[in-house]
Amino acid sequence: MPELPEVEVVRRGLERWVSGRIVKTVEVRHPRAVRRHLAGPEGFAKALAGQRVGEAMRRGKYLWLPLDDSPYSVLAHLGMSGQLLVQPEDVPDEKHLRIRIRFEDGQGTELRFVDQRTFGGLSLHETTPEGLPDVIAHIARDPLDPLFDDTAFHAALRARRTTIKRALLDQSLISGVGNIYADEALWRSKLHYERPTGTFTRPRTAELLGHIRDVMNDALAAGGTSFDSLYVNVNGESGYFDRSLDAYGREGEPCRRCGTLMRRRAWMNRSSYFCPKCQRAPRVSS
DNA sequence: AGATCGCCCTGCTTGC
DNA sequence: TGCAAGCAGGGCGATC
Repeated sequence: MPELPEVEVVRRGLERWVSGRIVKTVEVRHPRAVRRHLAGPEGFAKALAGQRVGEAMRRGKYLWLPLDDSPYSVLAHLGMSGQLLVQPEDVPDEKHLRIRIRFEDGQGTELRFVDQRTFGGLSLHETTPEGLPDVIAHIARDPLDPLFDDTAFHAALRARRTTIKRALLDQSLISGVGNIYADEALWRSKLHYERPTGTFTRPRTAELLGHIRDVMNDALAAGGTSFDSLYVNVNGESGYFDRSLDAYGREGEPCRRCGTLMRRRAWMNRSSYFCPKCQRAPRVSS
């Protein structure tokens, strides 16, 4: 599934290959792919036709394209399996092609939204004065955003009565951290996923944020640089899926730090992977 | 209002 | 061999 670094690569691809172009026609092949667009598939297609695409933006795992001379933006979320592809028009349709956007210029390429599991989608929303689609106004800045406020995050963490992994996945506190990178950052920080947020000191929060940024920047460095091809491809050539993980998916394998066998626990309809020695469970149960 | 949890979806893997 | 259950999980909305 695309994590924040992959989404950032997609943003760069959209910026390079889609921004500035004028939409000719939109073909919605699966209504669920535009389910967040209240006016429906036909309304989506009609509203987008003729519009010029502006600068590609991202917050967390959300992408959006403001439309020039329009109060609206195209919002995109890749969900679990979504891809945005810039394809030559004569390339055969992908099996899970959900939306096709053609352009008026003679570049010979079109934008395709392909999504096997249809957790993702596109939609049109009003752009707020802050410059983001209104429906994601509640999404916090992500840790790679220069305006992310570390001090405010620490204060918010302390104020919550919850545990750290829940907080990391709470998009109103910090965005763009998914299940995989949460486990990776917690492993690097030697923190158990159920540690209460109220126990976090300023240095501990700072160290955790540093590890989150390291995990993301490592992935960006591994896959973000090679991307300068025609294709805006989440699952393709970027090499992200070769990323080396220290915690996620490593149940029964030795901890890369101490050799203790890694464990997996069912957690919130998901899994948490951790080293039982490096990441001690909190002593006090609330 | 903060916290929790069920649900959406499909393809691959596992188990009987 | 075949079918069913399990699993993956971001984000939203209902509920307390």
